Amino acid sequence: MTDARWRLVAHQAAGDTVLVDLDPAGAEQRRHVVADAELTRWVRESSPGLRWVWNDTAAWYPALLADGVEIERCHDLRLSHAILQLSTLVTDPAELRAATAWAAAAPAPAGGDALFDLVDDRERLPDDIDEVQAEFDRQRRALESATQPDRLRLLLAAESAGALLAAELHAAGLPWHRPTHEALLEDLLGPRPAPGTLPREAQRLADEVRAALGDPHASLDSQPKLLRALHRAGIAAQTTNRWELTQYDHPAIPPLLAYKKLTRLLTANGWTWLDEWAAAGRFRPVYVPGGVVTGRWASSGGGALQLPRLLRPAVRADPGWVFVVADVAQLEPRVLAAMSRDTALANAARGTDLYAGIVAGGVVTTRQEAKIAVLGAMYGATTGDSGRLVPALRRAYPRAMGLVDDAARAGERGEAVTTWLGRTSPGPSERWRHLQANASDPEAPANAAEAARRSARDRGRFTRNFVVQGTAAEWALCWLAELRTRLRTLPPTDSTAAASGPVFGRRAHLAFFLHDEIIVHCPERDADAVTEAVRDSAAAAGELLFGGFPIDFALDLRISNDAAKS
DNA sequence: AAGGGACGCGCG
DNA sequence: AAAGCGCGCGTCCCTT
Repeated sequence: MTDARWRLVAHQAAGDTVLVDLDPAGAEQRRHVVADAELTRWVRESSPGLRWVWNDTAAWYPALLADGVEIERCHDLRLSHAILQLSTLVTDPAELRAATAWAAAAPAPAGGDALFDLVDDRERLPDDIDEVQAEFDRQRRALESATQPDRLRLLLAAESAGALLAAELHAAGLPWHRPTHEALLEDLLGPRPAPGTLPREAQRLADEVRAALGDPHASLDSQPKLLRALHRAGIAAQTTNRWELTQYDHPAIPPLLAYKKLTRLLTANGWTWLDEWAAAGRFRPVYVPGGVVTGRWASSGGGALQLPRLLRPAVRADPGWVFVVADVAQLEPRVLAAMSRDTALANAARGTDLYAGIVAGGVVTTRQEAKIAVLGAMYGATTGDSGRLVPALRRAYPRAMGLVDDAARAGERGEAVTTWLGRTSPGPSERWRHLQANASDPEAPANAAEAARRSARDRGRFTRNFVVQGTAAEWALCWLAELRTRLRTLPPTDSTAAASGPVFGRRAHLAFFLHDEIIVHCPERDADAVTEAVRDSAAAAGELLFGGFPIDFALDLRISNDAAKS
């Protein structure tokens, strides 16, 4: 064993892996060259607290999980590079920005069996020990000179923990009850149709629409053709979106809306999806940590971020296991209250319903108004009900509103904005700068000034939302990282969830994450301990980010055999 | 034939 | 029941 703080790991030619141990001061202690196949044993035998440093978690970790070992902590150089080279908290980012090999776009995440097919296709990050060590040194120097090093260190640790968790979520999967999903499809659509044909109920509705339009050949699936068919029937719609169609009183409209709903279910989450994504009793979406500019996770394949509420009943715990399902009520306005130190908004957020708190403060009269106003404030609404209500919020919560208004103005000027922990927005595009420059050019066309103003306002709404959405994502990452650590302390059980694999089949594990919601799959006997861990982790995340500032992060928590929403 | 853009709709 | 952020995906349609 060793007292190393960090262990850098990289590939070397001829099937060997190089490990370099660094002491807490960053000095090299020792170096090992081991066969690739031996890495699992080195992971298993490493001391607690060691932080593994590698180029890309998505490239290393799935194979280790498949081998039955977990990593406790890591430092993901790719994700950290992306944060540091943009962050306004880094005083001198020049050498990081010059290391362009580390600026590779997010690789296609490798999931289990697809790992080896994908590796060849990906843009390869440096994976040579000297390059890995050089980049780690650059990142350490950037942190040491940063204006808020503690915040950035927390962000990088949370981002890296998220990268571990993303691989673990894929490996564990979300328990999926195929019979429930199939029964739901058959209820709504009829029996699974032969390939190339519509399910019974979709066909019935299509016939009904065509009869009502008096147009036996009307196309319902092509937007331009459908629009023309509607016009021929005297329906003067400009688009075919759901909201606009409901405005028209015509017998073709109700069956058309029902048809659209059913074909959506069929194409997005029908039998084909079930075969492809939830075949073996688990839904295994591919999570992409840091995939959204704000720091939210993205997903690739399976539509992880779009799991329709309708299908929630198919999320079913294994026998002897249950779910602990938790989501944060109004995460973004709570985060805004804390980062702006707005005690009035924090008071409204005390307890479980921030919107009720705003009503109780006499700012608006109904909960619905409060919700519309808050969303409008964070998204930059200027018209409609939402736009009308925002000024009341501006009077009641000047600090919170001042923060988002400042962010919007900075964005309109083309400046960058930064989240609480130091993630900075990307700069404006070349096209955007060109539009702004054009506006003051006397030779420019007459509409140039208007185009420039519009794009400036568009960017202002982006930066306004960036600081809030991005800081909320940071809170969520800290919540996840804290919870992941706590769950690891629960002892294994005899009750197995075999489809969750060698690592997670015998222990409580995270099974799903979506921005502000988590699902933990755990043995029944652990449900109370997990619930407590979820609560404690949320409190810890609030403390980590906002110290002593009095802000509640209210959780909606339930223990259930399925994940249906109330 | 492949690929990009627009649209619509699911999620937060 | 809306117009305002961030996504992914399936379909259609047009370009290369």
